[in-house]
Amino acid sequence: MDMKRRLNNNNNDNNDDDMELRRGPWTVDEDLTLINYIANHGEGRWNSLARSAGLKRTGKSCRLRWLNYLRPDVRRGNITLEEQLLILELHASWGNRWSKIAQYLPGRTDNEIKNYWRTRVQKHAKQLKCDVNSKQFKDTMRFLWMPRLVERIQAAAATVTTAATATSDSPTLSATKSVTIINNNNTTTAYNFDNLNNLEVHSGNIMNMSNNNFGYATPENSSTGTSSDSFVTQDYCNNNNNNVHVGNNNNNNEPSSDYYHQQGNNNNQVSFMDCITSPSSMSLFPHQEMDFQAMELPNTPWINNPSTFSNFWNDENMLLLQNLGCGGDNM
DNA sequence: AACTTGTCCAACCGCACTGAA
DNA sequence: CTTCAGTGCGGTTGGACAAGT
Repeated sequence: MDMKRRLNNNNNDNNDDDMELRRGPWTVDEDLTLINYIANHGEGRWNSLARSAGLKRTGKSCRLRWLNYLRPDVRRGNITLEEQLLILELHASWGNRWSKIAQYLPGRTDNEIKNYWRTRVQKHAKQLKCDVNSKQFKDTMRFLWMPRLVERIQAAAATVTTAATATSDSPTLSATKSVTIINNNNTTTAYNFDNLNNLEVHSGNIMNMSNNNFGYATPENSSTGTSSDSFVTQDYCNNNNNNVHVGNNNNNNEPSSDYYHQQGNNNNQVSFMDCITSPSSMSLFPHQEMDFQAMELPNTPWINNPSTFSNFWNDENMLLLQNLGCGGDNM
């Protein structure tokens, strides 16, 4: 590959002027070297790690390679509908804070989410002649895009149910899985998956956080948050209720590291986010896993398929867009 | 078949922040 | 207080590949 050979202007990375640093794509040998070294010595101290491991790479490059690609818990493959929905919601709250958004999509890297946003979302904004940060486009996402995502999730869930029923080894899910989004206007939007994997959407007051909810709060409406990045700090991770929280339970306003661990072990219930994001939990629901992947196949195209995505912007939607002030020349 | 255009995403850069010396 | 190495983050680039002409 004829990768560019840019001069390294970053002082922090010129840790060895005499050693020619490699750039560009990583080789299999380099990957193995890095993996083995981290397996034996752990990660961190990336510059010294790179030297000690004998890698002719900057520490920064090693860190990036590890975090974005080699880490065992990196989840690869298409962004699922649920993840798309979550990305849209979280981006509405935080904007381009990719690393923060990525914290709530286990296995996904900030780079991956960023790429998704740039290649999918911004593209559609461009098609609509909207600025991606404009109120018009945000309204479009909220009133058109996200509801349609929910519809598709619901439709796919129905497919799951049908398919599962048709087989003898249908899953015996009993856990109600839900995501509760706390909006900026002190309301909540709950996406509930019932026992039959039907999805219901409820709007309500911020205080109506119920059991089995997967909740997070935006800084503006978090009663206990202490900074602009704060989350609901009450512990939704009470296993007795199978709650899952993406908010933290500390004062650092960072999510709990165990937020996607299996909840409610006493009855084998698994959180919704486990179902959709945790590779380890995928195996518990093989049917769901299969169908979440199938959502991204051409038979259910939407965002991933530009040719059919255009169908989404039908006359009705375009009329609504115009009413919202988007889709025309009003940038 | 050849060329062009579009999409995806790994990898890079610059900057900001943090903590140790 | 200042300096600096280490780290993390967001923005950008460009190669590989697919789709279209």
